[in-house]
Amino acid sequence: MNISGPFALEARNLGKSARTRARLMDAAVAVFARDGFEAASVNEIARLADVANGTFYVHFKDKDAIAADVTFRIANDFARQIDEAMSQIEDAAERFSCATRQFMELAAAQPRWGWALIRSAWYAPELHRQMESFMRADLDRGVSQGLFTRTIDPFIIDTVLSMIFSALAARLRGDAGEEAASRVSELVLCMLGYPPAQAHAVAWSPIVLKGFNTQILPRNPKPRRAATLVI
Amino acid sequence: MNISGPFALEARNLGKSARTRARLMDAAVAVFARDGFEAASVNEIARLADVANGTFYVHFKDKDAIAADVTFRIANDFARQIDEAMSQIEDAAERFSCATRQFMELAAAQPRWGWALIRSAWYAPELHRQMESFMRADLDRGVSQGLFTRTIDPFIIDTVLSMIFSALAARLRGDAGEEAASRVSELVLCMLGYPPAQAHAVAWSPIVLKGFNTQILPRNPKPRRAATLVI
DNA sequence: ATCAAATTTGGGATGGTTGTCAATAATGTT
DNA sequence: AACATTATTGACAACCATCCCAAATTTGAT
Repeated sequence: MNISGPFALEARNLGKSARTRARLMDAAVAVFARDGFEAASVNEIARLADVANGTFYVHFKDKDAIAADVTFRIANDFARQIDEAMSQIEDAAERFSCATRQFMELAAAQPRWGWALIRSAWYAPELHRQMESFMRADLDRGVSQGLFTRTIDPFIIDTVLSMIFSALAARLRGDAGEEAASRVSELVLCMLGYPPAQAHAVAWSPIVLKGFNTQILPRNPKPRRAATLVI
Repeated sequence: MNISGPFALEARNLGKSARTRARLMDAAVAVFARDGFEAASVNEIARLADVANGTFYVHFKDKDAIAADVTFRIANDFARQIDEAMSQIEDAAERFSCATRQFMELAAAQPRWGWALIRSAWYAPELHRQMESFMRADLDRGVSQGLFTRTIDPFIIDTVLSMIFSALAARLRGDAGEEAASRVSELVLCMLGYPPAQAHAVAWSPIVLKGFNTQILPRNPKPRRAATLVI
């Protein structure tokens, strides 16, 4: 087996260790996405990454460690790209709709990452909280802008998140197409007390969705060796 | 260990085999709810049921078989009790709200069953479809009664289901109290285009919630043996 | 009480998983 | 080319799950 994905791509100019680590992370994403977190096995991850099982333990303490690393980086990466796409938008309803649509576009472009997020959102409360606080900003803004009549609290945020994940799953399964993101945006906006006609307009207005971008982090031009200490 | 739950109660007058089977099913519910379906082990189920591990395989082919049996019976049982509680209600919005609230009440009374449903809804598409068709009836009725302006399709139904499950999970985790059911009902009704003021009224109107009832199926008065064929 | 059928038992073969470690290979420096 | 450092390997121990089956036990009819 031989899997290579965004992490490997991003690490292709780094040292051998970093490349192997990246291959393991791509493989982990694939396995989590395919089998779910609980059923995933370290052996299978190593097999997909084309390394001996012992190599896994050189790079990660155990399955939890690689899962934490992987989901943290995926979530951060998505958040960064979404923020970027929304930087000019002031209106909270537009921001929400844009974020949702951009999120689903990214996940659809990298279905494995999408599935991994969905599957691990259940087991990683941290990840859940991270996404909640990300969304909360725009929802609160909508209330202070007088757009949403409904009070925002953890229950609502949880509900909205579950709707978005459900739509994402439908999209990734192939049960829904590109329109899924607009549909769920519209539904959420209505639910929050935004006027239905405007909700429709905002959720379906054409926006520029940026495709998936793996050239993320500033790359070190040279692989690092252990520092040579000069006295 | 020694677990006994609704299945055992229901089977207490049946033959030994049926009682053992019922104990295994109660134990399976407990283990699925606690560890999740994937992580659950047959050994653990047998241990909780106080039977030797071999006994498990006398009653069920494997883990999937007991899971299918258990979730099917839970879902059926819930559906039956919900239908019963709603038999007099005509208004679709009220029916929906009542069903949702009754569902969550049942699950809250038997958290293990609730968790088992939540966990297996992910892995058992059959169960998912069963619940979808159950809900679809009232949603469609709402459209023909002119109460909901939004067209009902699989995407909407999926979304509504995910909202209900999310609220149920919050309730079972303890993050939300009894109000969770009314809140999610109200949100869904708004989302479907039901007027917000009425949605609030319907979702929060006091209704009679029936508690959990284990006296479900007509019980055979006597344990059955192999039929004695009289000619 | 006796017997045959039904039921349960628990040991064990098989296979898969985790995590470790000494040996081996690859890599960059001098 | 020789060397020190870094990275990878793969066999292995310890464990646990699944599933089978021959033996033991329980059950209800007679």
